[in-house]
Amino acid sequence: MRTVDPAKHEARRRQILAAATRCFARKGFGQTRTADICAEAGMSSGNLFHYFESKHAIFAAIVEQDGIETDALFAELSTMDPWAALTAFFDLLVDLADDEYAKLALEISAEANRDERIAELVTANDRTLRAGLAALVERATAAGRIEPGVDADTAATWLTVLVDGLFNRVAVDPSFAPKRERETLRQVVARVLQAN
Amino acid sequence: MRTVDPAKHEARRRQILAAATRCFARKGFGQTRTADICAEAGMSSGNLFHYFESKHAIFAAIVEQDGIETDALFAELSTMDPWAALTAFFDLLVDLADDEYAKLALEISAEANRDERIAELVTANDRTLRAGLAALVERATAAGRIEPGVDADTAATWLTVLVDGLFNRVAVDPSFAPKRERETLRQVVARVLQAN
Amino acid sequence: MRTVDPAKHEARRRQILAAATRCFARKGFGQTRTADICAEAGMSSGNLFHYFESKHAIFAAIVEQDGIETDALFAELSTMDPWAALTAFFDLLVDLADDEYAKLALEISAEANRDERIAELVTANDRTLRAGLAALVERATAAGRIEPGVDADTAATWLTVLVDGLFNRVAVDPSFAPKRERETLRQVVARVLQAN
Amino acid sequence: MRTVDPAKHEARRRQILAAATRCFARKGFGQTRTADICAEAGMSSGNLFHYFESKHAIFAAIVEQDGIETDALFAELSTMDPWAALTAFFDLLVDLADDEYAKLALEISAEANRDERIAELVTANDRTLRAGLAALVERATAAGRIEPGVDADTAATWLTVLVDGLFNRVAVDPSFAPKRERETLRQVVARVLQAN
DNA sequence: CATGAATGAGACTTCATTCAT
DNA sequence: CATGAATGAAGTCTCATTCAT
Repeated sequence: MRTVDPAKHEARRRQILAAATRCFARKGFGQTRTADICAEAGMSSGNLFHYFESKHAIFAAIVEQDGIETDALFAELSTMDPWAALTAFFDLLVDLADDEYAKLALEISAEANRDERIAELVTANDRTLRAGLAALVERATAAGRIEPGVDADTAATWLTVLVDGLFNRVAVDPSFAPKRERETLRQVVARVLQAN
Repeated sequence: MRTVDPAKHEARRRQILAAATRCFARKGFGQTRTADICAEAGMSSGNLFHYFESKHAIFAAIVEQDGIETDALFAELSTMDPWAALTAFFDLLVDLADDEYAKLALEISAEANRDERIAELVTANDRTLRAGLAALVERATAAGRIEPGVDADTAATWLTVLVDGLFNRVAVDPSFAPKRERETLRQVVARVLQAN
Repeated sequence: MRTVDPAKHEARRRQILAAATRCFARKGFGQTRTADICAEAGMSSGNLFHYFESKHAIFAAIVEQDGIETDALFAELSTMDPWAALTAFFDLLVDLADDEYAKLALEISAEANRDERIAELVTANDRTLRAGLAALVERATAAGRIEPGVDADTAATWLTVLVDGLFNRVAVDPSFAPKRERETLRQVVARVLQAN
Repeated sequence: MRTVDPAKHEARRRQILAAATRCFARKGFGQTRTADICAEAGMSSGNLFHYFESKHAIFAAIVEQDGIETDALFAELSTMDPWAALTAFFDLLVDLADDEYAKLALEISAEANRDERIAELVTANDRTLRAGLAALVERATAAGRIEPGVDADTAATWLTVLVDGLFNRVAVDPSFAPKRERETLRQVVARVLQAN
């Protein structure tokens, strides 16, 4: 009576998404062929299109997944002390900012230029991120831990400039090792927000 | 006779480069068709390839040109008071950071992932930029205008994080108006470098 | 499940090769469009390149096939009486030397001038042919059926001059009917080898 | 009053023809670009088309020139003792049969397959050659020097098989050195014609 | 005469997607 | 579900030829 299929189906989708993520990070959206994804996922092309209706849909699903994870992250951070949460956020960033993730982030930004649907998802993700950061900034300001000197939204925006810039740097400059820069990043954030 | 006229030849190349820059900024490298560039430059495809041997070569020439302009900029800035130069640099950035330039910058970073030759040019440009900023930071520190608290190279690297992040923001977030943020950026830079 | 069917794959390749052979014989390598081959094979261009990676590869496969057939032929001839085998060889040549085959042979020789890979295959085929003929000449000499007066390799080489020349004649001179010349060819061969 | 132009014009044409001959021999008709011929002739493309109306016309002129030289050769040979003339003819062949000439001959034959105008010229040249050889064979037979055993036209045809085959061999087999084979060729001819 | 910029048709090949098995 | 053969539109680039200077 119970069909096991839905679970298997979902597993297959995740498998494809994981494979595609690696491919897109390595070669970008345009340069990745569906055949590459098939090979990476160990699957025929006919089967791939059984699970996703197009290459764009795969990319969109990855961006969507990214948004879901951002949501989850801020749900968690919102329960913490605001300054500790901000520190934890940038710490996590350093941990995430390996070559693959950074290059993928770059690809996502670039692809948003060309594909309206991707642009919408990216904008939504971006709003989530800024809203989450703004909330933390507001609470930290109220708690007297920081004195950004500008409204919370503006401060959050400038924090995202650091986020974007960090990923860009990792993607572009192979000599830049984010983990070695962890302390400096903390200091930069502290200075920008005038933390006490 | 001797009707070669290298000036005309150079003018044509610049015309193509300008047209291609617009196209690449609008649609990215991969989505830009050589036919698009031809149309934008008002030129047949055969003639386009008379001046550049491939689409990649056109893109590479644009990146190269960008490096040349960066060189020229820092040559000029190096004659100025270091703090004034830093302020002028970020001011110029704000002026440059329109949609087209920002999107092109994104495309260049993304393309560097896929094309070794582009990656080399981008790395070279990046080195120029960081070296230029490091020199300014060093002189400003010596003059007592700033107290970065880290060595000049590290400080310069974090300034490039701001640069990259700024362009990314412009490209990704249509509600972000760099000219309105000019003052905030000055403040962020001042804080990061602990300017007096 | 396991629906791969290598036999069908091989059949398709042969179908393409047969179609391409007709095209190349008719118009030469350079003048044959891949679209011509597709049309002749009743197949889309996309599918054609599913079986061969380039037009050159198709041509190379034809030349390779020719070598395999030469091998098989001499494997058979080597079991026969040497003089009977030589006679049979030139008889077979006359049967093969129709317009299509002769023109294809010409195209293959010409293409070997331009494509290193083709040149290697042609050289290999040529060596097979000369070695096969030399073996027959040697055995026929030992059996006292012929007195070439030169060593077997030289004699074999001059027999290939006749082979090449015959094909060339068919290709170039529409009034030359090889089947009508069968007897003369036998006589020429007999005289060149001084058959008893 | 006297215009020097016609001579100069003719010299230019010869210069182009010589350059084109080298190019066609090296790369074949299809693979030779007009730009190659221009470079080899030290001339702009505009100028090239001032002297020949098309690439085909250049090739045709080369083939035509070949025919003129064949005519001249047989005009000379016809004044000699017929057997001496036949010997001289094949001797000359050996001298001519270097790589360039042989490959060009191959290209001419191949191109005749595709271009009706070339085919006509080749056929005409071929007729000249066979007629010239047939006349020599006839005279040599009448003089009792040879006993071909077939009519003069047939004998001439088989001599052209040797001619074509020889060129083919030179073009295809780099180890075949025609000058080393001079004596063997004489013997082959003598045997085919049953010379006394 | 000479130059080389300009044209544009068309070639080969790629690749996302569909479909028969 | 799974396979991989099949499709065909579209892209980059080539090259013989023309033309303005």
